[in-house]
Amino acid sequence: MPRNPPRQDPLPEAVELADRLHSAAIHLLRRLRKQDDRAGISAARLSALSVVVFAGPVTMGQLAAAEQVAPPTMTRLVAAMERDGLVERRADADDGRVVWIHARPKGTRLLHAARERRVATLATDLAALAPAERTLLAAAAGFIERLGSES
Amino acid sequence: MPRNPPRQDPLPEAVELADRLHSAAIHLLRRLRKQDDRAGISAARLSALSVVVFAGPVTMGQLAAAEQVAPPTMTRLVAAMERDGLVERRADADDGRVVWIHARPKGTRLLHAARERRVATLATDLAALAPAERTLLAAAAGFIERLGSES
DNA sequence: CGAATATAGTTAGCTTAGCTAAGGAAGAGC
DNA sequence: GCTCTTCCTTAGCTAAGCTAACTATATTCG
Repeated sequence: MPRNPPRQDPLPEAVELADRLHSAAIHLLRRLRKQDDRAGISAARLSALSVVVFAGPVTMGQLAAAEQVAPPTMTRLVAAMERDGLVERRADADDGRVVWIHARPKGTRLLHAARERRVATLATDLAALAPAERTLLAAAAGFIERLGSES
Repeated sequence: MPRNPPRQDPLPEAVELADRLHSAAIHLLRRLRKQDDRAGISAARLSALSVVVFAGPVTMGQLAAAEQVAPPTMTRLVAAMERDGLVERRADADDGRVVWIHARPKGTRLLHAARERRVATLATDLAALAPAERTLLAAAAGFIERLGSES
């Protein structure tokens, strides 16, 4: 069995933490997906849509980078959202290669509706936690996001 | 920030927290998936495998429930793991309908190897955090898991 | 006992998300 | 102008998730 990894021997505590975060993320997402499905949009699309809505018009490349996804994946996500009337594609005036993605009113509306719906279930659970625990979770989310953006 | 949570009218703060957890979970998983792919196993399989390894032999139904997944999904995950020699299916002696899933040595080995690999990347990032912050993340993982198991 | 029902898993068929490889089309450099 | 790069799309694959429908075994009950 693996005893001492030659490297800097990553704290056993970090191994367990990685496992728990992994498991927690999987289970949280499976749970949220069910709610988002009922809202009529998938988790991946909702995540991309929120970037479009909140970060204003963005190019396909920026959006793929923001979502840490390969370009073809974003092409498909945007195609689906466009078909559903949630976003709009516009050509760039100067550079014929780039495509700008704008949120349409329906997309903005749906994003907010989905937020409401997610919170309807999550908030009940979150309300069971002490305020300090919610604060803790918010901080944790921040750390996790920062981890993801490092690499 | 948090005043008195009156149940109804879900605190705007809870809405934002739900969003951030959602986004953080998506991005963390996308990140971890890449590492797990290199280890030769997907996130979903790894999660199921860890149940089999740590919670001893389990039936298909127990496994699907533990992973909060529909039975056919687990059938497919187990089929893949069996094909890869990670787990073994055994008939129940008394009840001809149930199937027990046992971990095979290769599966146990692979699980631990994947843990090592995940931590190799995550631990570097986690090491950049203060010990208190790691403690915070561990607590957060606990809360998130508890949320997931409530419904 | 035997028929009806309930339970455990599987098969079939669909949607979605992710990837790589390859290509088109527009810009940039020499 | 020709090459090279950049931005995005198309094509084609794997995998995870679902529901509906099926098989096979247990169980219940008339």
